[in-house]
Amino acid sequence: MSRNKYPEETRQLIIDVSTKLFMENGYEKTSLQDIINHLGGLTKGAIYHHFKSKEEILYAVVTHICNGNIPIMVAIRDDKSLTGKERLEKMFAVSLQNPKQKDVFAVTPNLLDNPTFLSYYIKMVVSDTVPYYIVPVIKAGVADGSIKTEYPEELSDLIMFLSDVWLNPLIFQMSTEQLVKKAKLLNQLLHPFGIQVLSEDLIMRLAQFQTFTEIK
Amino acid sequence: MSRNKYPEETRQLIIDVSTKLFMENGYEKTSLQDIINHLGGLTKGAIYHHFKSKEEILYAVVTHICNGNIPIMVAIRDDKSLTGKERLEKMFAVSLQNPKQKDVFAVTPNLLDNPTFLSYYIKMVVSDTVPYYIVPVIKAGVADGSIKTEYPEELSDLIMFLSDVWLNPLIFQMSTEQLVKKAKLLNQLLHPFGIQVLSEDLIMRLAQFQTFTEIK
DNA sequence: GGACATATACATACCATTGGTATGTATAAT
DNA sequence: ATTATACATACCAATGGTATGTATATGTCC
Repeated sequence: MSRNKYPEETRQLIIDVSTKLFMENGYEKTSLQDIINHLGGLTKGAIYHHFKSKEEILYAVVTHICNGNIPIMVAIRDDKSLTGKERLEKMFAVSLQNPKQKDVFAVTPNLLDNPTFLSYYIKMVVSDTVPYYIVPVIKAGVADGSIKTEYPEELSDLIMFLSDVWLNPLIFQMSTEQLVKKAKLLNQLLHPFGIQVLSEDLIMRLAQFQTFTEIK
Repeated sequence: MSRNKYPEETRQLIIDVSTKLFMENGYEKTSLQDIINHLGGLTKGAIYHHFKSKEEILYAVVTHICNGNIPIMVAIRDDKSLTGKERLEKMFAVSLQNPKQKDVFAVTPNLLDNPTFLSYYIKMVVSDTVPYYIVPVIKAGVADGSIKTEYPEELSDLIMFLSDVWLNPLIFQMSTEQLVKKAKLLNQLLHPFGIQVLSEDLIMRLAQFQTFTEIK
């Protein structure tokens, strides 16, 4: 293959192929050769032209995944017509409505068996999602009285961590009933702060996704 | 080196050396050669006689770490003179009093940069610590009325996860004040269930450990 | 707009290191 | 004396990474 007029396409191809392989087979168990084999003629030279290491590919992959929802999240975050509490709840509703989620759930094995990927994901959530999307909304909620806490930053951290990690069937496999129990417990926990991130409806939706991952 | 009369010593040496290297430099960044170099004359043959893979060494390492507290934990778990709530709180107190902790804190960098190690650790906590130590105590607490919840298993999971992962300065670096805030928030969260795993005293102690890890 | 120079987008060839294995050997146990 | 164990030694393919080569796109000057 000779050089591409639009190198961004090549870069994106590498990211897409790597995303699939990293998610399905794990980061460690995916070799550069595996990636090359799915690149349709491109070679290692192409990869190392666009990325300086295998880890940098992973960084790009996780970034790409997390950036998918950004425009919507920004819109919700800055929607002054809603209270902080309402914005937070809408964020959770939207991220669970994302139709792509379904495919992801179907092919991804336990992320605890994909530790490097999981670590990068958690780092991204902690350093990006929490400060840029959750904290502002929680603080808005505190200001408008819809959320009650003395520790808005820490509460943001906690909510994101519980919902995105602890309650994540991709990380901890569990039966549907266990997932529902966890979700209800989470609701109980957050009730004193005025927050209910997971409505009955959302719990049902989550349970549906989860069915793909369930161990029978 | 010729064969050892007490092969268990050799096995333990490999575990000890690997523990140090895995914790200080990370699992991925520690090569078998690194381990061999610290074995004082033993070679790869010794390693592969006692362990069938590098990952099995990690498994042994994490198991060894987690098994350190077992006798005490069993004693607390089965101490009928205490309520469930009291037993749970004592477990946390004891595990934070463990003097070894201090050394660990001093040399271990962020565990999120040691993802395979962290994953094994979390798996061990979820599959061992929670069902064998936390769940029985929480259930005892529900039975004796000292703890109130409809979801004892899920609450056990949650408590262990929050205190051992979310609040762990080895996993998430944070300032001392942030750690204190997180701990107080955790107390607020668990208050409706009748639980206070971290007393003011314990928070102070935790903060002390944390000083070693703190980013200045 | 055509010619030339440069920068870019790859391909190719090569490398040390890695985790792992097959086999050999000396010593402890029986 | 025989066997089983606890190692040592020698070897392997595959891995992530690099150095270098080459063709094409792009910018520039006239």
